[in-house]
Amino acid sequence: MNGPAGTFRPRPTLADVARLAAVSEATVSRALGRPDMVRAETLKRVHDAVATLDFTPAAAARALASGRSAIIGAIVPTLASAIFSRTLDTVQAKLSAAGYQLIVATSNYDPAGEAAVIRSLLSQGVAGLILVGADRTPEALALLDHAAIPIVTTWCGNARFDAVTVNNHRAGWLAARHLIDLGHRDIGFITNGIASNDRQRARVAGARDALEEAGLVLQDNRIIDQPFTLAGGRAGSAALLSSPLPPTAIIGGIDILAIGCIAEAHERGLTVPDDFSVVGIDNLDMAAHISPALTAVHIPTVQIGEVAADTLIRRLKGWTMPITIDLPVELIVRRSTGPVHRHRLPAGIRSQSEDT
Amino acid sequence: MNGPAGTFRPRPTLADVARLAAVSEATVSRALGRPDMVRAETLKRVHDAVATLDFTPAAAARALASGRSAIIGAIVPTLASAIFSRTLDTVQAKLSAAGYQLIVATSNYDPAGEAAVIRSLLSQGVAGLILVGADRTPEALALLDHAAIPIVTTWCGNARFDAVTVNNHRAGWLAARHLIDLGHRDIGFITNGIASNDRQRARVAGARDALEEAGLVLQDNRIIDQPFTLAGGRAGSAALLSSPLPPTAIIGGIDILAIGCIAEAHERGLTVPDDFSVVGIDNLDMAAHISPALTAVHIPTVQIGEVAADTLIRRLKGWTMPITIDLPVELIVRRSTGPVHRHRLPAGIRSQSEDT
DNA sequence: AGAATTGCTGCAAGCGCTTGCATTCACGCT
DNA sequence: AGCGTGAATGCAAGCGCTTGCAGCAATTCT
Repeated sequence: MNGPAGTFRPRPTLADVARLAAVSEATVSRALGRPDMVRAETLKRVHDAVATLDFTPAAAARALASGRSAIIGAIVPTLASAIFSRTLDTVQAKLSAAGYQLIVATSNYDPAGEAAVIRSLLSQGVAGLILVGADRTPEALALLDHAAIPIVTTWCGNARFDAVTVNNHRAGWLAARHLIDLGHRDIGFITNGIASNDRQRARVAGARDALEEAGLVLQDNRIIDQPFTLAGGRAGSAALLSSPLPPTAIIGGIDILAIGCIAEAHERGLTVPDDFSVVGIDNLDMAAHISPALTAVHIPTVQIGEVAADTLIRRLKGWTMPITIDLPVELIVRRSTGPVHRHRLPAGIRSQSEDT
Repeated sequence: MNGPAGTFRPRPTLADVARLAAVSEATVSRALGRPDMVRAETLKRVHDAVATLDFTPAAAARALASGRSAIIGAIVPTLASAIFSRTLDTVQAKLSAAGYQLIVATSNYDPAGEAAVIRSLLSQGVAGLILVGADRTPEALALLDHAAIPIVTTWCGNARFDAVTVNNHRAGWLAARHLIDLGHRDIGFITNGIASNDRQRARVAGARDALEEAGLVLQDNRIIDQPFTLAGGRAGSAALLSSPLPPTAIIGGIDILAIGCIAEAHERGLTVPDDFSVVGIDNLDMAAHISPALTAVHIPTVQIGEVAADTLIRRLKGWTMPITIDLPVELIVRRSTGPVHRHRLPAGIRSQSEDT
C-alpha cells in the first residue's frame, strides 16, 4: 500500500524454502519447530534457505494446522490508567521474550462488555487469557469454561482459574487501620463501581472491618462513588468536606482519587494532613513525588504482571496444577497522613446520633 | 485446562452450521460475511444454526483462506507511560468498534528492538500497523515497505507513510517562547535519547530556535538527558540547579520530567515559579492538579489515537490517498511559570562569556 | 415463446502450514 | 550374511475457512 509499486513479490512460503533447500516441506517445518529431529547438515541447508528468502512463517497457517497459537489475550478495564498499563507493560515484555504476542482489549469496567470481548478474543484463537478481577457474568464464565485454554485472573481470583492476587481487603484494612492509629474516627472512602468491581469492594470492606474492629463504623454516606480520575477525587473530597461534620481522613480507592483529594485541598486552601489526612491505594510512582507525598498502600503492579505472565507461560508449557499466588501489600507512610488536629466533638457524643 | 473435564466438545465449525442449516458451507460463509448475497430466508436459517451452536468463526482459518486478517498491530516505546497508554486506549476502542483486534508491542525506545517487533507482528499477519515516530532503522523500513499493508505513524511522520502528527518543533518553540516572554534568558531542557527519538529532538530544536530568534542560545550543558521518569526529572533539575549560575527556567521534554522538577523544588525548599519556572510538554491530566499547576504545551494524545485509528480503518476499507494529518498543539499557561525574580547578572554581561 | 439476465446456491480447489505414518538407509548385532 | 533398530526424511491428509466458477430457477426482455 505504501511500498514502491511494481516490485511486489509475494511472501515466500514453506514450499519455497523447501525447494531451495532441496528437502520436503515437512523437513523444513521440523527444522523450524523441532530442530532436534533433523540432521545438522540438513538443518543448515534449511536455515540458509530461510535466510536467503527472508522467510517468516505465516502465523495463521501455523495456527490453523497445529491448533495452537502464539497469541495471548489480556482484558483490562482500561489502558488509560497507569495501574493496568504498567502491568501490561511487564506482561508484554515477558510474553514477547517467550515468543508470544499480546492482544489487549478493554472492558471499560463493564462486565457485559467484557463478555463480548472475551468472545472475540476466543474467536481470535488466543492460547491463553489474562483477566482482571474475578467478577464475571455467567455468559463470560461459560465462554471461559468452554474455551479450554489457560486463564489467569489478576488482582482478585477464585478457585476457578489460576490467579495472581493481592489482598485488597487487607489493603483497605491497612489504610483504615493506619488512620485509626492516628486517632481518626471518621473516615471517608472514595471509590467507584463497587457493584461490579471486586477489587474496590474488597478494599472498602477492609476499611469497614478495620473500623469495626475499633468499635467504629463506616457510614454509608462516607462512601462516595466517583469516576477514577483526579477530577473524581476532587469531587469526592469536595462532597465529603462539604458535610456539616466532615471526616478527618479520606481513603482513595485508588491513588488517583487520593491525589485528587490533595489537589482539592490545595484549591480550598486546606493543608494535608493538618486539615485532613489522605491515603491512597496503589502507590503509583507519582505518590512519592507529589506534595505532600502520599501515604499509600503499595500494590505490586509490576510483579502482578510478571507473575501472571509467568504463570500463563508455565501453563502453556504443560503445567497442570491449579495455582493462586497472593502478592503482599504494604503500607507506605509518607506525609499526607497525620494525627487528628481539628476540634471535633468527642467520638462518644457523636456516636449517639450516628450509631442509629 | 480449567473447565470441567469430560464435557469437552470441540468448537463447532462452519461445516456443523452448514449441516444444521441444510445449506452448503459456502452459503454459511457468505451469510456471515456478505449477507446481501444470500436470500433472507436462508440467512435466517443460517443465523439460527449459528445461534444454536454458538458458533464463532476461527480467525486463523479465515485469515488463511482470505489472506486478510482483522488484527492490527501497534508498537509503542512503552506502555508504562500515560502518553502512549492513553493513546492506545482510544485506538483500541475505535478498532474494536470497527471489528478489529489490537496487538500491542513495545520497543523500549530501541530502534533495533522495534525492527524485531515489526518482524514478528508482520509474521502474525497484521492487517495494518500503528507506529510511533518516523525514526526507523533501514531494516525496519525494508520490512515495512515490503509488507504492503497500511501503516500510520504517529507523533512524527514523513511522506513515506500515512501520519498523524503533532508539531513537536512548535511545542518546544511555544514552551521556550513563553519563558522568553516572561523574561527568562537562560533555560534548561531535560530530555531523553535525542539520538533516536525524533519527537524529543524536534522539541529541543524548537526551543533552541525560539531562543535564537530572541538572540539567545540554548547551551549544550543546559540540555540534560534523563530517563523519562519523575526521578529523571528530579535528577535533571538537580543537575541544572547545581550549576553555579543555574537557569531560571526549565522545560521538561515530557510532563513527567517537568513534574519531577517541581517535586525537586519542593524537596529543596524552592518555590516554583518564584525560584524558577517550569513548563512541560504533553499536558497530562495530572498537570492541572499538581501544585503549582503545570504550565504545559498540550499534545492531543487522545485525538492522535482517534485519528490514527480512523486513518488506518479508512485505508483498510480501500482508501488509497496518502495522507498526513497534523494536529494542533497549544500552550496552556498555569502557575508553574512566572517572570524572572532572582537576581541574575544582566543578560548583556553574561553573554560575553556564553556567546563564545 | 425463446433468449438473456439476474439472484442464489453449491462444488471444489485451495490458503500455508503441521504431523501421523510409511519409507529409506546405515549401523550393529548374532 | 541376515536382520532388527533407530534416525532422518518424505508423503499426504488435513486444519476451517473463502471464493471463482458453474448450475439452476425465476425474471425480464424482445
